[in-house]
Amino acid sequence: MADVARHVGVSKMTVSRALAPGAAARRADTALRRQRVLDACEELGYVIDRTAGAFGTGRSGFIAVVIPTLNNSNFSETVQGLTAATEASGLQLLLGTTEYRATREEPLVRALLSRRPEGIVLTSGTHTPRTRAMLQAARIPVVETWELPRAPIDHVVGFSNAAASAAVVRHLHAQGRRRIAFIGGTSPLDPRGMDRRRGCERALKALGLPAAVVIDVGEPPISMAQGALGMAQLLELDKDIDAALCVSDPCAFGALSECQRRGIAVPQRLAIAGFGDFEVGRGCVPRLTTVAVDCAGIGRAAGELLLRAIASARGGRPLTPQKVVMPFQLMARDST
Amino acid sequence: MADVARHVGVSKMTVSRALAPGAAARRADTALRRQRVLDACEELGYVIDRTAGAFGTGRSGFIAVVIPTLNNSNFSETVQGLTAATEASGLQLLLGTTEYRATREEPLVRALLSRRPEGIVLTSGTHTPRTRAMLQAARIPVVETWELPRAPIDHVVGFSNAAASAAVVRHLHAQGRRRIAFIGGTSPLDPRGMDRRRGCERALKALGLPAAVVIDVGEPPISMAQGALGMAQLLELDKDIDAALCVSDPCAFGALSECQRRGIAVPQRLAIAGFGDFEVGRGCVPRLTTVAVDCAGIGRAAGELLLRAIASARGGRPLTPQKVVMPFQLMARDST
DNA sequence: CTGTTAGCGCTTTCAT
DNA sequence: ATGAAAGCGCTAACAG
Repeated sequence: MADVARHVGVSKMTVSRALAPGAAARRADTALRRQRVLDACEELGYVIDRTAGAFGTGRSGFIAVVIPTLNNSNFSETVQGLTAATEASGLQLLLGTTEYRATREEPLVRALLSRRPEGIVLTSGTHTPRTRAMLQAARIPVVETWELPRAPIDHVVGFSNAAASAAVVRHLHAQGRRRIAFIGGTSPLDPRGMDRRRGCERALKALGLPAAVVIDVGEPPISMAQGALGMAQLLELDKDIDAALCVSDPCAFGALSECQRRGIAVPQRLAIAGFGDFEVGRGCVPRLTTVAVDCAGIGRAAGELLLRAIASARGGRPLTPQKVVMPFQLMARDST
Repeated sequence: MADVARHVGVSKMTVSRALAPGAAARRADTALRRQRVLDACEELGYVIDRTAGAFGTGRSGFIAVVIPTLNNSNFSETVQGLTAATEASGLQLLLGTTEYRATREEPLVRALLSRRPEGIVLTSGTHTPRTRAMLQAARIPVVETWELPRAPIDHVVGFSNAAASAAVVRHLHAQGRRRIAFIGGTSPLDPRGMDRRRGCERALKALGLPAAVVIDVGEPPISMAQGALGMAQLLELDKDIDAALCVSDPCAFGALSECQRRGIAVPQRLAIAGFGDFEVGRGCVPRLTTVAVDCAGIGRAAGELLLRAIASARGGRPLTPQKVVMPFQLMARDST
């Protein structure tokens, strides 16, 4: 920066100000000088060092984000929504994935916090006590998403996975289905999947239907192949099953494909429903009944909330914990 | 850190050393003291501030990564491979997406470089002159991936998209197909897609087949819906078409589904091939012929190469530019 | 509007 | 093995 300043014939501070966000729209001569500074930066190949700026001001300009995996369009869309909501603010996302392993969250959160993010977004409402303690000690706004935790750490932007899958069960019931199975994981590593299963079981009970056959296809992430295997198991186990609710659309698509390979008519003989409104479920034949979650909307809402919370925190008084309940929508389509 | 030091009764330096990576395996009394430091950190809720450490040492501990979009499992797997290769080193990924917009690359690279990453991975070999200049001025190792650029900036880990799609065309020819179409984007925003189309066209010419009907379905990212539309257009345009090569598996899956909706038998009447070996192509019925790219392997190779290059750069003499050509594999399956 | 000064919290270096 | 001191490059605060 000193080099650039010398090159233009001004002080470092003038360069710093010219490069600061919102440095446009000044008096004409100042604007001209600013352009000279920018030109000099380009000529000298100088890019401002935010590493130093962040350290000096105590404001890192980072928002930390924890998601289970990148390889799931529900979560990547949430990240896209977060990016969209925050990019104008100059804050950058610092992304980390747990790959659905509970033991990874704590070191990941520690690694993220070591970069002194100004806020953090979690895709979960389930954490170890140490993780909670770390997050609380960090004294930054926290947003938990994709669930509605009973005891939120701070803010929440989520929905009830159980209520959503219950809605699917009621839809299946309304379509005349009576023997309804659940295919998915039953692992605490995926609390959202667990919630969906519980919602299914409760709804069946409430409707006076027999308890679901639950097919546990293993650990998350649940693949299409696991969905196919799950369907194969289900057909062994119960010949009279007439509907299967799957933990996610990829799982449901795998199950559907297995039916196609076996010549089982969907939805005539067997109805299949998924969860999450993934692209594959909109494109396949028959199209999958599912629950549409506004993934990008969760990201945007979390981002906007976090920006407000960060601004409040900078102003000295933290934003009182907010709880944003996002809508979900049953998408009744051809597979049921 | 001073608080922790006081709490344990040692100096800041002792705390710093206890918290440094590779601080394990010391003499017993030291190890004990180290444990006391760690306990104090937990008790006080202290997490080390890498913001200051990075600034002080001039080593940010970041690797910057630029990908077109998160919402594509090919790229997210590459990121997973990168993570796997680099996580033991203590370097963290700083991820940015261009969303396939050429104008976004330059500000994104600038934003990433402002965090002083120690290396950068790009998912592209096509850049504006200013972007190239910035990258060169940053004097850090650069790895371009997913292509084989003619004039690499530094290192390359990629493969020939054209050669890969040519292999698919030869496969279709060997299966007796003669009128072969290409469905995909023809936008410079997706140089890999363009390369695939060119490879297809050249292979047809080399085989003495008629030029491909090229269906341009618009800007990337190419969705399943666009693939379906593309197939609809293709069937309007040329009733005698007997094969369609799609720019990616999602596009091919959309095309396949459109055929299913129209009662067009795949592969009997029309063969369909995709690209990228996405999960959907392995799971659908019929399974899609495609080109398997080792996405995670590209990420791992890029990560390992970058670690070597960073180590060399720290040692003072940069690693001479490497070019790693990754294999691809034709996966002949049911759709052809 | 521009310039000067001080200081952010670590780690490197050097001394003990 | 531990401690003391210096310094990384920027920006907040204040002065001109």
